[in-house]
Amino acid sequence: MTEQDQGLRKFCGYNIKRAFNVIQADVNQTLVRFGLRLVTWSALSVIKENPGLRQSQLADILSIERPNLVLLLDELERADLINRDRDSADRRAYCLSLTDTGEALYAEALLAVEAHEDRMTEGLTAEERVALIAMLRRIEANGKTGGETDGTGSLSEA
Amino acid sequence: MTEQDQGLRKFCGYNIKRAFNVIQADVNQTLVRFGLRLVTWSALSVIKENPGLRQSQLADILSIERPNLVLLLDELERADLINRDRDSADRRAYCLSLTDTGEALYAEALLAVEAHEDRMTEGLTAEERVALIAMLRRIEANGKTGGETDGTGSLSEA
DNA sequence: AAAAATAGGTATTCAACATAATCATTATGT
DNA sequence: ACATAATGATTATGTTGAATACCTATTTTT
Repeated sequence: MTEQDQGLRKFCGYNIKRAFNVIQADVNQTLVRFGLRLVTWSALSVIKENPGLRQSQLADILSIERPNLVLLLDELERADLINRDRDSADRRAYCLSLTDTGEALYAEALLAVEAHEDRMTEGLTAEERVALIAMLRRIEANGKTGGETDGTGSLSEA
Repeated sequence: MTEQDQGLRKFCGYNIKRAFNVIQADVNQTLVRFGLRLVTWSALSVIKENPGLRQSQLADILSIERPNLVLLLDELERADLINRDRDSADRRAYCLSLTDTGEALYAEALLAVEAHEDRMTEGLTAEERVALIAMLRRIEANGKTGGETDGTGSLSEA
């Protein structure tokens, strides 16, 4: 059976899109039993690593618009996974942190996500995974800089 | 400046998502002057390579739901880029093909997309790009098979 | 104190995507 | 041949994610 999308398969973008669709479906299915989605789980991860974080900072890190983040945090707060504590120094701002429940759920979900990751990257060596991530980050950086070269050259020299 | 999403950066899924966001923004900006989007351009590519294709087949190839494809093709037909010819053997079905205008626009857009691809993969060698695509396809396949092993092992042995 | 900037939130819009039901045509079974 | 099922395309409808504009409270600047 000859491939019917040969012309598209040469492009990284097309393959990235398709791989992402598959990963997103799998990770969301993995997380549904924790009441989480990819984006809410990502938020928990960043909050865990940066206790005291503000909402606008979290939005920047995750590349989410602030208004959309509000609803997402409402959801996490309702589930008693995060605290929104007023910053005593700046009473406009909230300091985000995980509740004990949030810590516990995150730890559990992390195991499930790691299993998901192993499933998705089955057949790749550890070195290949590292190389894959490095290349993806390079692409991300290329997009953000508008494409000008930074002179660092190929990733393969690492 | 220490990274604030370290815990997520280990995961292919997170990096793929971010790389894809950047690529999609860039490719759509590339295509807007042709009146195309990533998905409409993909459709043109597949139709070009498979003249006479049916709508349901195109939907399967691109993993688009049939009803959504209808509107997409309406758009391409209105722009006089594709033909929907009734199949003489099965009068329920349409045979899709590019018009001359469609061929010409596709050829032009292809150059722009190739330039986009070069921009996004700047800093990667040709070998790295091949390896990247192979790994992405492996991930896609892992997702679709539900994760069972096929025994082909690492891609690096190629 | 007045003006500008910032943190968070509300309301609304828009587009992408999926589901269910419909119509015409073709295939199948008796 | 005729009733039934299946298929290709379509319509109508609903759900969701993400973007925009706007608002309030607080802080900063002057």
